[in-house]
Amino acid sequence: MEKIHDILSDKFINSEAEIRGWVYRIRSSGKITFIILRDSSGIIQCVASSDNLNEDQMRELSSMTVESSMEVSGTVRKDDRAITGYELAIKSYKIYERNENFPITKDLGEEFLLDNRHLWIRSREFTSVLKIRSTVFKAFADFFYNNSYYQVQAPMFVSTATEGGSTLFTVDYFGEKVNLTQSSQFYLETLIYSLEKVFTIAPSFRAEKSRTRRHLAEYWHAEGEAAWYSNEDMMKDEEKLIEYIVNEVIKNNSEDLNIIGRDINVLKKIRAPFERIKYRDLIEMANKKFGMDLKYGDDLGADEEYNIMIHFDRPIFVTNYPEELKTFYHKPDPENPGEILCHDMLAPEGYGEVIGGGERIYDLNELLDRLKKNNLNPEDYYWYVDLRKYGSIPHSGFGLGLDRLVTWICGLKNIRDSIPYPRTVRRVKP
RNA sequence: GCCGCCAUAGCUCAGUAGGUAGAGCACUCGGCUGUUAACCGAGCGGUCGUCGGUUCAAACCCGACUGACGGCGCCA
Repeated sequence: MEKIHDILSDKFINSEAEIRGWVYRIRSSGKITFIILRDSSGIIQCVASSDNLNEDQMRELSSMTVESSMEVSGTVRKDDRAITGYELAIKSYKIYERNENFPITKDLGEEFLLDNRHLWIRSREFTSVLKIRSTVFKAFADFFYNNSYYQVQAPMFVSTATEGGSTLFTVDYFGEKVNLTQSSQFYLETLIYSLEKVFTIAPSFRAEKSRTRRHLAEYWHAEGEAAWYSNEDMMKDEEKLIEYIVNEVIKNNSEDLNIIGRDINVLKKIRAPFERIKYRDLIEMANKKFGMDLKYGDDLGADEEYNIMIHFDRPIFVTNYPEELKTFYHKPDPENPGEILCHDMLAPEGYGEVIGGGERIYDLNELLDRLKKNNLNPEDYYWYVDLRKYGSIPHSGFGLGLDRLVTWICGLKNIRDSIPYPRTVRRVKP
């Protein structure tokens, strides 16, 4: 049994091959039938003609339907008329299941495709996105393993918020109300005291009723935390990480990039280091060079990020946000009062934020002070506060939206198309 | 939560100044030995999202609701 991709080669010409998969396209003109068969590796045209097959077999093959499953064996030959350059002359075959009719045809509506997601993921384009996604997840983990980080796992049921606000899903936990995690950061911070450098890949849940092309209610959150790291140290790892992931995709998925129409040359420009721009300098740049109208203290919304990042062809780091724009645990910058040691990584081509990170406060009183200012009860965060009492050290971390990263790398219009089963405000099926 | 847009055949969409609905694809049958989302002929296929209102008459006008998509805010 061969994989289709393997027999698309001059080495296989005139040799016998046996493949199995699903009918991708079928065309018949009576005495000759073309069945394009697909498996996970690719597609190939299979030809049924009366040279090799009897009348009954010809009739049976000509009435096959899209997505029916079958096994085919025959001789491989080169033919420019075949969609992938080679074809297989069918000598024998076995049908596993002949479909009545496959619901998805050439006309594709958004709602219909979302309702039939379980079938749509078979499409050639989606298959390629899923392969790229697989590379991204593997490359993320590999990069950190190669850089002395340990992989850890944090709980999904939690009792404290990380960010504050009403963005948490509440679930019944043996009669007690608890939340689904929106970030594993605090747990990662506890783990650096034994492992020093840790990372995790886990879902995060946000109950925000966001209706945009870059939000999911359940998304894959890749987070890292490193002892003794400054904000700058963290950015250095992150830019190398992104460069590594993009390189792995270029190396392993060039055919997939081609199938989804993503220009590989755009990705080849993604080389570390990435430019670091202080928030206040970015505001000035946006106003002077890009004709925008921003004030110091404005948060960068989706429009702003788009209008800025459309001018860049590689990611940038935005650092030194004003204190009031970010959450309580960020460490203030001693050299720039009112600003914090943090960074957002914005992806180019208008994609915007994919990473948020920075240095954490490690002084006990400073943390208690910031909790108070944000109207948070230190008792709820007792275990997080404890870290500042027992061998506290400088450290930094980050959170990366893997689905956003895949969306950008694949050049997709909507984050929904980066994940097999997107969970959004209005959709939990299929 | 706010704003916008949409809902007609299994799918994608037309549709008339308000007068009882149409195409392409899919499917079924027939034709064709090199097709490329094949082509040609025929057939099958609809309480025009739901409820209510205006009218002699509503898919079309009005209202509410439901569902879907997009944008903002929030964030990754």
